[in-house]
Amino acid sequence: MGSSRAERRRRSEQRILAAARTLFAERGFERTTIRAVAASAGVDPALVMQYFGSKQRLFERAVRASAAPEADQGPDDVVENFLESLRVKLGGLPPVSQATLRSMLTHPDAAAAARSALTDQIDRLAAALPGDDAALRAALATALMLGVTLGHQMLDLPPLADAPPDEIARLLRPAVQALLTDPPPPPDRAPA
Amino acid sequence: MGSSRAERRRRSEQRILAAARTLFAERGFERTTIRAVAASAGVDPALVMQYFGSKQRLFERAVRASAAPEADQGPDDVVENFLESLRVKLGGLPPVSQATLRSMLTHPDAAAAARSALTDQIDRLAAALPGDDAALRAALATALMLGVTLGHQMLDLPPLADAPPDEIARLLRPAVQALLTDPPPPPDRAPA
DNA sequence: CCGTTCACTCAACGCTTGTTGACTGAAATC
DNA sequence: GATTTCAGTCAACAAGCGTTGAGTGAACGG
Repeated sequence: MGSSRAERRRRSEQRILAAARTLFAERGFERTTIRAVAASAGVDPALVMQYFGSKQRLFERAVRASAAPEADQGPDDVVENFLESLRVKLGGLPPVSQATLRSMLTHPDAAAAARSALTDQIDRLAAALPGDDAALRAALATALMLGVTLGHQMLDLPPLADAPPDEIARLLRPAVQALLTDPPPPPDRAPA
Repeated sequence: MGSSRAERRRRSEQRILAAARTLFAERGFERTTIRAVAASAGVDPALVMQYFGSKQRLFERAVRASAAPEADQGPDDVVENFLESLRVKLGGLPPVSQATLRSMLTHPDAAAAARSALTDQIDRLAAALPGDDAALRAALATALMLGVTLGHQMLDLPPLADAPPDEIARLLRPAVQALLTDPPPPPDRAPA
């Protein structure tokens, strides 16, 4: 077993990051203490500071995406890609994503991270859509995905929390289809 | 001007509650301090404690809905009611709702309050829907509403934040229609 | 084998927080 | 008008937090 100085260091750093991700995902930024992270990683709180500088920077590192921007190119059309992506998320989010979602409403950095991730998905989606309001439609679809994921994974909304991902995707398919690929709806009924 | 003891007390309590709602809505539970609430209400921190007992109970009181369960009965059908309700929310949420949403992912009580409010809406919606999976469809529509509201009001998702509520409702109509009132979609394509 | 480096710990700091008890002065009661 | 009541303040406490600097011992390089 390698116990060189460099390896020990790398392993400790990794254990701290894993512990931080788990705790940030479960409790959010504010309720997670450096002391708790250190305890969960089996090290001294001071070591966390020495490695990451501050709680802030620990969070940034813990939340930094693993740079695997989910290769979404399937042979299927946009709708099926979208539904598949949703199914995956409903199957279980990685701690990194959970941590971002958990704190996005109360911590500025998490909000920025969430905004960036969601904007990325909106842009990717919009690129595959026709029409002038492609961007807005993509944003709405992404918001739908966000709401369903939150209701299913973090809020445990009764009928949603227990529903199997496949059934959710099935019920959602016509709506997603209508939102993404159907011809633009007529303007609002509000004659001047 | 009435300055009886009872009236002064009532007014102070109300000022504290209003300040608390605003701050809870802006910063969430953890980042809001009793001291900040007191300062914003122009009173001593100790008074807040004397009136509400604890930060916890202040939050519960501040978040307690005003018991106006939004009379949703219009002459229109379910879809238009839903879209109208969404439009209203996009026009601006009351501080009480904002405070609940803001902390629902990081504070257990806020999570419970949000779950309760969302479940209420799901039930009301499901009651107006036909079919076996009415509850699940209602939950999905509510999740959609939640996601769009969050993206629009709290996360400022670029294309969504600036879009007028009417246009959002317009683009969403076909999708909502498909989700709520169209015949049930066929089972997933996954032939054994 | 000796000196340096560095992962890691220990004990403490300064600060903010929620919370409390003693106090003050004006309104209420008689 | 004396006494009680109560809205509101003041000063302080205990606890927990992020953070720091000095110290220790084993791995490293010569």
